[in-house]
Amino acid sequence: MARPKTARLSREIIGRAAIELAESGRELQLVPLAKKLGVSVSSLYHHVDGRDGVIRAMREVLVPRYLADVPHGSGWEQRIRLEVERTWRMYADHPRVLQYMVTSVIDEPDVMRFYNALADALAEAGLPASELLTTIEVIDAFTFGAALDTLSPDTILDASSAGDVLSGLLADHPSGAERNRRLFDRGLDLLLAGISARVASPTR
Amino acid sequence: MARPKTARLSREIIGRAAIELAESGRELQLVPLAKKLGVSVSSLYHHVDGRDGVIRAMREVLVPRYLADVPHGSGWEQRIRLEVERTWRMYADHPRVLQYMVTSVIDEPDVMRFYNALADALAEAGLPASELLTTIEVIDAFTFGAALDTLSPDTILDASSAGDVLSGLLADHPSGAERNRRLFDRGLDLLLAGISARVASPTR
DNA sequence: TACATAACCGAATCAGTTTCGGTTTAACCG
DNA sequence: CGGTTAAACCGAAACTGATTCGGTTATGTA
Repeated sequence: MARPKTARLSREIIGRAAIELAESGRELQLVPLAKKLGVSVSSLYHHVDGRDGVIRAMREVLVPRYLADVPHGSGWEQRIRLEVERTWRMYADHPRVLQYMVTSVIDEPDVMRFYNALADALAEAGLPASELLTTIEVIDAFTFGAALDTLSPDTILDASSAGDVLSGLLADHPSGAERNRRLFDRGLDLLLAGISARVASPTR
Repeated sequence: MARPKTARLSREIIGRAAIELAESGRELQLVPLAKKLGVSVSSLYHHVDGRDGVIRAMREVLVPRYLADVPHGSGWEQRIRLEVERTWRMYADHPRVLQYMVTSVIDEPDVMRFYNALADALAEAGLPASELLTTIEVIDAFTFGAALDTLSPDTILDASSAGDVLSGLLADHPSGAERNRRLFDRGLDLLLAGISARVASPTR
C-alpha cells in the first residue's frame, strides 16, 4: 500500500506508541514499534529521524503532559517542591523513557524553564546570587538521580552482606515505587533544610 | 596464530583497554577493542561474556582502584564526605564508563560496602534508625546524579532563554569539570546541613 | 487536469555482535 | 616420555537491528 487516504503517522503518534512500548519493558526497537503502528519500518523515517528521533518524539509527548502549567503564588519552598515534583514524576512515571534520555537527548528549552523557575524561588528565598546556579544544578542532579533510582532493581540490597547497623533495617524497608517515593521526598526535604540553614546563616 | 606461549588476554587486560578506549569518547565497540589488543574479536569471548561482559570487566578494574581502603577515625561527617567523594570521583573520572553502567550492571557487594559505611556514620551522627536507609539512598542518588552531570554538555545553559534572575549569572558560571566539582561539593554540603538540622531537632 | 510531493512500501545495505568449527600448543596425567 | 585434554586463539558465517534506496500511489494544489 502507498499513501493512504488519511495519514497514519506523525511525530506525536510515533512518540506515544514508543512510550507505551518502552513502558512494557523491552528495548526500544523500530521493528516492534512499526508493527504496533501497523506500518513498515522505513515509513517511520518520514516523520522522525531514525531511532534517536523516536526518543526525541517520546520526550516531546511527555514534556507537555507533565510540565504544562506553571504554578504561581505560595512561598518559595512550596514552589520548588511543586516544580521538582513534576520533573521527578515525569521521569518516575516513565522510567524506561528516562533511561534512553540519559545518554541521548536533552531539550534545552525545558531545562531553562525549570532552571528559571527554581532561580526565581531561590532568589526569593534570599539565597545570594553567587550561589543560585550551583544550587539549582544540585537540585537538578538530585532529581535526576532519584528518578534513575526507579530503574534499579530492589534486589540490590542484600541482607547477607549487610553490616551490623543495616541488617535489622532491610527487612521492613519498602520496595518499588514506595521506596523511590520516600527517597525522593526525604532528599528534597534535606536539600531544602540545607538551603534554609544556609539562607539563615550564610557561612563560609 | 593459535595459543601463544603466554596468554595475551584476561578479564583485567580487557577491562583496562576498554576503559582507555571509552575514555577517548567513542562508543564501546568490540572491533576497535580487539584491534587495540592485537587480537581477534572472537577471542574476547573466551574471557568475557560479550559486550556486557566487557562493561562488567571495566567496573571490576575501576572499583578496586577507587574504593580500596576504608578510612577510619575522624567524625561522621568527615567519613561520609570521604566515602561519597570516592564513589563520585570514580564516576567523574570515568564518565563514559558510568554511562554504560547506568543501563546495565550493578555490582552488589560494592553497593553494600558503600551503604554500610554510610550507615555507620549516620548512626553515629544520631540519626534515628528508621531514617537511616532512606537517607543513605538519598546520598547515593545525589552522588549518581551529580556524576551523571559530567556527561551533559556545557551548552545546555543558553543565555537567550534565561530569565531575569539567571541571565546575569550565566556569564561567569564555571564550566566543565570545575562546574561539576562545585555542584558536587555544594550538594553534599546542603545534604549534610540538612542531616545535621534533622539530627538536632527531629521534626515530624 | 496535470503534477508535485507527502505517505507509504519492500528489498538491499550496513554496522555490530555473537556463534561455530576449526588449529595450535601448554599443561597435565599415566 | 607419550598421549590426551583443554585453554587460547583464529576466520568466516550467522544473526540482529538500523538505515538507505528506489520505487508506487493518492492527495491537494495550480
